[in-house]
Amino acid sequence: MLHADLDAFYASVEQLLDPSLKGRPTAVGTGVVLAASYEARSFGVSAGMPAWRARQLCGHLRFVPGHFREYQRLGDQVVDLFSDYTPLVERISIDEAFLDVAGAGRLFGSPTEIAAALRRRVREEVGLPLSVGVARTKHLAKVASQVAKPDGLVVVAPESEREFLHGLPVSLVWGIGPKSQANLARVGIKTVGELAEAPGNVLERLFGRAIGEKMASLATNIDPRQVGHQRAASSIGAQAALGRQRPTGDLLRSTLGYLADRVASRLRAAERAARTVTVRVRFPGMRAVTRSTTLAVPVDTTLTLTEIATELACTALAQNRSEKEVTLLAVSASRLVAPSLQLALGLCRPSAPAGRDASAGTVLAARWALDHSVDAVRAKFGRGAVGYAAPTLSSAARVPEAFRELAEH
DNA sequence: TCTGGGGTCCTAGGACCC
DNA sequence: TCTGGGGTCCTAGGACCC
Repeated sequence: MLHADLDAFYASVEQLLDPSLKGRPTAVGTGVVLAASYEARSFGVSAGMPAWRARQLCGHLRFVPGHFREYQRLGDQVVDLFSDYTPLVERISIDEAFLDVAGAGRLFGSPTEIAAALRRRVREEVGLPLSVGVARTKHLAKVASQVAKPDGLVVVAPESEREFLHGLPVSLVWGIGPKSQANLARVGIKTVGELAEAPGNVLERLFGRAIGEKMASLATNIDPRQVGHQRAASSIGAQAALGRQRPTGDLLRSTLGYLADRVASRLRAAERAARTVTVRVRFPGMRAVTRSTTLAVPVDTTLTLTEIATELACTALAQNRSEKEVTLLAVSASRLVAPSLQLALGLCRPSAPAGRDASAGTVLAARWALDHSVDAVRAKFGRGAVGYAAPTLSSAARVPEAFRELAEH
């Protein structure tokens, strides 16, 4: 099993596109660091950091806004190259993938030889540094590639798995983030070896049953996962950071309209409709609340989704009146099912011949027709041709569309 | 002067049903 | 009148990943 991971991907691409950045501390992003080159990391700059903080740490940091379409193109090019060696490629994100090369030995050599070939070809043909981990299982291969970074190759032989894992920090285990790391440190567990020796009931008490069991199995290296293919998404969402703003009617209308439009058009493109709609509102200080509702009639219509999202947001705000400003709004659609206009119309008019329900059905049919016209125009002339044009939204559109599209898996 | 955008999975508690 | 156990669905929150 191989895990291949492009190093500091966005930043490496920028250094490739603009050679004057090569060897220099480089960060991609505008208000926040989306990716930092290894030169920048040596100053303590890391992804997720506010830009002002990054500049504080590294005065001569070069900040670039990002070439998001190039990331997609080059990421695809690299993954295409992987499939020269095996059809069993599981892409996890734009810049990393698992490769099952168990059956490729006859043609291309041992896993270690294939890993070396991948690194050489990605460097020569694409121009990017690639780290690769080689091991018996997915989890171990992933840990190995993290250890290999930057621009390295780490092979874990089956007989030295325990030894390899033993001294590593628990944060390298997949699923152990900052909070879990802190919780484990509190009971004296810092390394994977210590985690493996911890009694099951301790982990269960700290993290609950499922996660406790998973941690134990990863630490003791029982990892049955195979390389699979992509599953269909189980939710579709969109969010917009707003800085600090008072939640006026105008702000809610424009932002939720824009977000609902993004979500609903993606639902329609995927031929899905959502039974559950969730809205998230974040306040200064990062505290966030969510409100959700599950519908009898699945929704994929922009205006209907906008109305539902607005109601949910108003509920959340009404229940948090002490908060005077919001910093983020998000709309998410889940419990996805096949869309059915017939079902929707049928449920809208059970028996009433001329009452409210019948007119609700008419409204729905009109909205359905409107959405499909909008989708058709956009398919022909592009997203900005009609509808909620991002540029008219001062706050929601601070992020380029291309970045949003890149983040959609 | 408190950090982007897009996701997954887990847990707890309540409602409801048998 | 109060009691038991189990299952499903839903809401809200949180941790984590790229």
